[in-house]
Amino acid sequence: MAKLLFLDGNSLTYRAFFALPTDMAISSGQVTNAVYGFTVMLINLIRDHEPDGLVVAFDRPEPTFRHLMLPEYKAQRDPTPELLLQQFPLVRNVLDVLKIPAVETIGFEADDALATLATRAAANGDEAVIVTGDRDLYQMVSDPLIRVLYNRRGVSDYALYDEAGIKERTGVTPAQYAMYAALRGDPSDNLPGVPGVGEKTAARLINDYDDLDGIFANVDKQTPKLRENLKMFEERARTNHQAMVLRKDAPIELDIADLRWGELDASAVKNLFEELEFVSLYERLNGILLGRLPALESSAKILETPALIEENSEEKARLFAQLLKQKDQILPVGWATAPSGFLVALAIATDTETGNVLCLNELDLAHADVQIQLRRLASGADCLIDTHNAKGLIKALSLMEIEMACLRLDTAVAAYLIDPSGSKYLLEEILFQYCQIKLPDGDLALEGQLDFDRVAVSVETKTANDALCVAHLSQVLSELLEVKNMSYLYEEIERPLIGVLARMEQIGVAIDLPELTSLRDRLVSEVGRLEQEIHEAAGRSFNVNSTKQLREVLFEDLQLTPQKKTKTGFSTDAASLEKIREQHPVVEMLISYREVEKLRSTYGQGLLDVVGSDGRIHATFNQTVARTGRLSSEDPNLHNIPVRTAQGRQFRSAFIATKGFELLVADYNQIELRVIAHLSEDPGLIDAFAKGTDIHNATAASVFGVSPEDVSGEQRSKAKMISYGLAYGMEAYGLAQRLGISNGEAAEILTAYFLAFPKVKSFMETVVSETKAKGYTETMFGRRRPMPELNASNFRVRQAAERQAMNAPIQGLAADIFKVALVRLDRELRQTGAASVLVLQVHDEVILEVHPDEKNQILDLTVETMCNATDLKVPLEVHVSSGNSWGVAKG
DNA sequence: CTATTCACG
DNA sequence: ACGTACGTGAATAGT
Repeated sequence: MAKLLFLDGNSLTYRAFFALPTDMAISSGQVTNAVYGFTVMLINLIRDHEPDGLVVAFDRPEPTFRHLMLPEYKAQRDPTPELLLQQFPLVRNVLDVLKIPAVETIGFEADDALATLATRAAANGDEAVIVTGDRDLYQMVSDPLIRVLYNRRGVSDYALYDEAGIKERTGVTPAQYAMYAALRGDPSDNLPGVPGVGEKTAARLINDYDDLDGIFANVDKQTPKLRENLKMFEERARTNHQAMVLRKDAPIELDIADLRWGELDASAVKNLFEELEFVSLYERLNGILLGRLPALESSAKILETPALIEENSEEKARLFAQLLKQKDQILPVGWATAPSGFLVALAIATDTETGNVLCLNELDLAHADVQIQLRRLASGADCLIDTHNAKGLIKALSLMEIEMACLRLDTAVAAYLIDPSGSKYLLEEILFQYCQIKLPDGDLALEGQLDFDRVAVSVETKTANDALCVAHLSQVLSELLEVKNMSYLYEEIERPLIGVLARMEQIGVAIDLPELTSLRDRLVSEVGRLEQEIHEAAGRSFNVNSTKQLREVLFEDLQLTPQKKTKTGFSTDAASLEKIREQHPVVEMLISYREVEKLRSTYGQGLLDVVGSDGRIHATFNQTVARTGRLSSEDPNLHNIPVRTAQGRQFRSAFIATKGFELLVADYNQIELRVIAHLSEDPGLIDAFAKGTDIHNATAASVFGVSPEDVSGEQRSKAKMISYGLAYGMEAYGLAQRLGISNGEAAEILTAYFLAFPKVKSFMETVVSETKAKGYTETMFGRRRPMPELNASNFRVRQAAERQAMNAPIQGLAADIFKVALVRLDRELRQTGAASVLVLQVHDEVILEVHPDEKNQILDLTVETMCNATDLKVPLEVHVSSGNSWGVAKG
């Protein structure tokens, strides 16, 4: 007995086409998304089901017996897209080289071919699995040897149905399925059924009366409307039924024995996959074939091996000087630092063709002559440099008291701006992406900072390699920035920002260690106390931090009411706990425990662990992570220091100013809402901001139809939630959840909001449609975010993309404005020789260490710079406060 | 390495 | 019928 797969080639290729973006194409321009998706499915099916053989059935263009029976059959359907049609021959090519038989029969559909073949296989005692996205095949499962693997959507979402599965899914048995479809009709085949009969009614009728004769003999027992419809459409239902039943006698010559997989022509497989540029698929296929295919030669070029100029330090300094003398050159630079941040190598590619690189190692860099040239280079007076992740180099030079003013292109930042959806912008990866060049040695770690234990090559070789990579990328990336009109964004905002962030990281923020330690200690004991209480209340001891164990306690031991589900079971998150807090005293304790434990671990212990030997925290501010253009902070994340609860807010008291200084905190007031007002040009919103009134109060007045002075606290906070929710594309359901009201009430509130601010709604709609047309969102400053998933066929994916498309221009413009302010503020501070410095930024808030002597002047400068960062249709407003710590900073 | 939870704007 | 607010980073448990 063999296991055989029977694939519905048309339906699977169709699914693949709509699951994947049509911008997937090979160099000839041929779109390959459907071939690719089908091949993925094929390979995964072979891997997961290990069949002894398989066959793929296709439709023929000629009309079938069904078209003759039913004039409207498949008539009104959208025509198959040209882009999909042209891919079918390629699908056949894939099957050919894999020696997988394909069948098609004039006058019959793929379904009938599958039914015929699966029936023969079952008669032969073989196990048959029919793989399809077409439910008509459900009727084949009446044979215990035949099952259907139904493709629900995409290329990887399947459900395997046996007879019981079909019954559960549809309410009728496979043998009854044709009747069921006949009554209900099939919109995808443009086959009308009986009006008023949907899935539920069809199943009920069949279960009550067994067959069509039974149903039509008993029409009088139905409700009047249904009775009339059944009478009127009896003929249609009976014809439908005849057509829906699959034919098991299609004239197919293929014998079941022929399905066994034959020997592969390894080089034919390789050639086709190479031609289709399915490199990773080829590797996966080879994986399941246990490596029987020859290695795939990559079409990519290989980066030349760097030719290091071997000279003594003095001679290198001379060559360095010569390089600089050729004024206005762009020098591609690689660099490496020790974990301490000190520069240990600096490489300049002098000739990309030959791979010549002048590489200065640690010893060279210490030489006085080299130092002189290094300072000249950094000054930017002679030449400019391109490099990858310049922030590290800026910091390294700063440790040598050298200010770097020579940066032209940062290849990481440029790649991020061109497409911020990428993951890490590793030099190696973008070199391949933009230049189709691979590194000779695949396992070179190409980070700026070296892990000396892991790098197989010398620091010099690696650094020289980096310089060559940058040399190749420079022109491509510069041109891309240019053609995408992103030069201003790069040159005026992002590039100067690199240095600002470098300085903020290097300066760090001072921590009150005794304060933070005692805070942590208090939290540790509180957590211990709560944990014990919880164990007592629960009647047993368990790991409260384990959601798995907590689930058992809450929903099994204590039988509390589960609220929502996660992938692994019932959720125990804060919203769910909140809903069951009345049910058992332990729930309240858990809510407290969660809060305190979060503070203890992430903030108490977490922050203590990263305080440097200088008593300061030096976070890393990422400029190439957030897809919207925001910055992010890590090691530690200083963007999420608690503020919303009193207990959490205590941590802010541990962030202090250097002795003799004060902290100045300045934040934009409702910048995102102001951005919405500007972009939508909604008169109501603009007017509210222009008057300088409390915007949430004004919104509440408009939405709830009361006068501003009568707005209750509750109404104001609801208005606030609506305003922000809307910036994220929130729907009634989400609003209802957050406000604890019914869906209906939430819908009414949303309607009222959009009635009060109609242009906000039209703005959101315009953004989505324009983004769909352009393929990306764009801010005033030219920041882009590609949005390919707006055209996804998967409803959920597409909806998520629509929300992102609404949010990206808002969050993105707010980020642009904030960055402009940061850059200008830093520039002013440095140019005026102020003693005050920037130490932190949190999305719309900057924190400076100010010297008391300059406090008033810096305060004015900060407010002015932030308010004037750009000109919107509404004023920008900034709130400032100061104090000894972040916590007590007061206006 | 993934899932869950939760802190911030 | 489905799932439901965008964008981050960190701690913890468990496979």
